[in-house]
Amino acid sequence: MEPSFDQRVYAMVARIPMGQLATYGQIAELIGAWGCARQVGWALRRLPLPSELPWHRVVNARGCISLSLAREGSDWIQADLLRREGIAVDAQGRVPLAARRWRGAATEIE
DNA sequence: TAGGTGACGGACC
DNA sequence: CGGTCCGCCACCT
Repeated sequence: MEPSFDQRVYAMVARIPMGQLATYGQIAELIGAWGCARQVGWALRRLPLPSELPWHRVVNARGCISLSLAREGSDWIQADLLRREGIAVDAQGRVPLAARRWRGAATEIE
């Protein structure tokens, strides 16, 4: 059985270490779907909450939480979960991406 | 079927 | 720093 796109996204997001951050585009690239960052966003949108998955560690390439009314509060929840991991989130949803970027994936993948 | 939309990204100004 | 534009691709009218 070939894992679905969503399953591959979830499997990769599950590998993000506590206290570290990844971007949508980074996840897409790691599962062999370069340029499909939007699809990663769709996959996370389909994720039922609450979830065991560390989905909150995924932010956009601009280094901030994607704030959207359509998320009905899940963006606010994301900020809360990140702060609980010791990651600073300012009023505009910005996070220290460069300093906490997840960089171990390339060596973990085969 | 066609066109608008979005939890994106990069180039540009 | 912030704002705009365009390419991208799956979803939803």
